[in-house]
Amino acid sequence: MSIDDIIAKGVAKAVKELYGVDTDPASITPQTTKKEFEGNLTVMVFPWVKAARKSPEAVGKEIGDWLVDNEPAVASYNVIKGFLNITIEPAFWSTVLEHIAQQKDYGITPETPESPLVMVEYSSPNTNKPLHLGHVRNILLGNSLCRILAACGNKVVRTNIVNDRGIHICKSMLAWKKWGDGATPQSTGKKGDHLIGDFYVLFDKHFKEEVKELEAQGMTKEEAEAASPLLQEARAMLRAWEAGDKEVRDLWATMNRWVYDGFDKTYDRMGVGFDKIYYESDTYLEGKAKVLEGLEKGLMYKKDDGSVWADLTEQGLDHKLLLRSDGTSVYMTQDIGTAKLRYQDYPIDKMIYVVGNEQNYHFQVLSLLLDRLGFKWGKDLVHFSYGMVELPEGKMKSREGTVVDADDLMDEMVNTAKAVSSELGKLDGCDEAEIAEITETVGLGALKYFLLKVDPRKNMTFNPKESIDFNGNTGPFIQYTYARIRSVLRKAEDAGMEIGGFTGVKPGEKEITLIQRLADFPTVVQEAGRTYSPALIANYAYDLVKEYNQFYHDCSILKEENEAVRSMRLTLSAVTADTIRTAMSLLGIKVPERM
RNA sequence: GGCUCUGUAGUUCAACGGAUAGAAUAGAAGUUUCCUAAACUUUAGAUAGGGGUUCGAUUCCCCUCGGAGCUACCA
Repeated sequence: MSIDDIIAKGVAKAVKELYGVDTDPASITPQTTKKEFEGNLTVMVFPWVKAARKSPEAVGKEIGDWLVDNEPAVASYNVIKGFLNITIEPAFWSTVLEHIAQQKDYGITPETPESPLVMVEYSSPNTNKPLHLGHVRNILLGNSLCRILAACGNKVVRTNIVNDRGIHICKSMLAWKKWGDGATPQSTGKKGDHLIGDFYVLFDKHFKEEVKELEAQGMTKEEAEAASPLLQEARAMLRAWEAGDKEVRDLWATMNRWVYDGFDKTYDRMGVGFDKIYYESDTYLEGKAKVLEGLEKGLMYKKDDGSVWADLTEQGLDHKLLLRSDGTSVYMTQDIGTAKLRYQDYPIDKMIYVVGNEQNYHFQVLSLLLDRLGFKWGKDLVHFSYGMVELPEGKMKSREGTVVDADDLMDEMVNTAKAVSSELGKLDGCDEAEIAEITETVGLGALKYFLLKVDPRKNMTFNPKESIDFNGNTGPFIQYTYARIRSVLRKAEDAGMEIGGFTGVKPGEKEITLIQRLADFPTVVQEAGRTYSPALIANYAYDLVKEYNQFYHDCSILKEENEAVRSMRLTLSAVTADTIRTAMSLLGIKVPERM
């Protein structure tokens, strides 16, 4: 039982005995006492002031007295306004620390057979261009979310829906056929996704030229775009694809394979993966079937032109198209189909979609439709909606070439990490392999932490040039602290110093603040799991590191002469290092043993 | 127009309705007697504006102003 629980229960009991009021201990959440005040934990007494018919100060005093008399962990207290500041018996904290040190996976709740199964969809790329900065935020959030949910005792299935069909793929295919000269990733040395992306750009370039020429012949822009032979050809290709034309399908399969190989490299480097990948080419027909089924049951309706719609006006929304008049499916239909397949494959209790906030409306509609179609998790599906990543110059626009490519970005981060590290002499004495490992860890750590520490819902600004900072609330700073602690522990081990076995030792003020912070960790993980917030973990890790740095600066660890005290400080260091590592792993960030 | 999100130091981010709104960074001034100075200490600076709800509001409600997104037989 945590110290928070002990105090909450104690206060609830005190209130019951003193004022006869029943209070749920869970509703009492003691907070860490602010630095300016004396004490470790603070409870607000305002809720009971009315029942007690006394001033907040008097109520605080009565509860405080009761705790000192009846709760052994409470040493003393003080009351300021309505705030009851409780000081815990110092020796109690060393017990807490030992308890933490003994736990193998501190803060992690293991899954049980009864754990709910949560499916998380993230990444969800198109196959016509490489991943960019926007995807990076999506992927990092999704990956971290999966790790946090798993740490909270859920069964997690990581999934990805690949948009592998449609006019955009045909554009790349057509460009490749016309101007590709049989280029392959092997022959060009390019990553497959970049190669295909280049052809997509090439198509657009020729298409624009064509439109310009037609405009010069007197057409309006709209007319020219519609009349463009290139676009006509691409559309014809899409029709051939839908008809199952072998040549088109083969080319499509080959080129998509290249793209997937490219994506896989990017995913690997980011340290993310999936348990199950769905492809829209497999799901869009399922969605159509499901919609027609709904039509039969009278859940949807058909217009005279043959298009199928859902009436959502009762839920305060609009009418939503589900099948076009030519019978083909739209985005929404495909998501319904994907949901159907997923439900067949897994006993899903909860579904989380990590998708940008521009699709808020889409998921509102999807939730209603899935519910109407009988998916038990449809109503409670979570759209984990995140804001856009903007550049200092403004929004990323693929047409204006201001898109930040994911692979380039990672390279740039790692290179910067290398430049800064070697300038500081951090890489002296390392061999090539060590340098590569450290700079990769630090560069990616900087990127990941930067994107994850921000509240996901908010739009954020990302400056690629200035984003690698090695000071302050950054990944490298946390990694550095971890590496330094490991270094201390290695020294201690070499000197044969004892870690653990200090029960009853009274920790000082700095130690207590740090222990208290560590004791918070499981609560923070649970909270992050409930609110789906990697940012919570990130900011916790930073606070912990800051706390440790202050502690570390104020005391001698290795030179401490009292063995029991030294042992406690070493244990504290070891536990802090472990907790940092766990927290960072929840964010999908590696920590280096030395840097 | 309608719907949704958002507005906090120069900048990037925090703050279950709680104490004097926290950090970081940029600025100013300092610290090498144990391990790595990528650290530590001190200092200055912000809730867009106006109402309301209450013991108490950055937080909840209303209005104004600013930013973003959605409002496709695109995905």
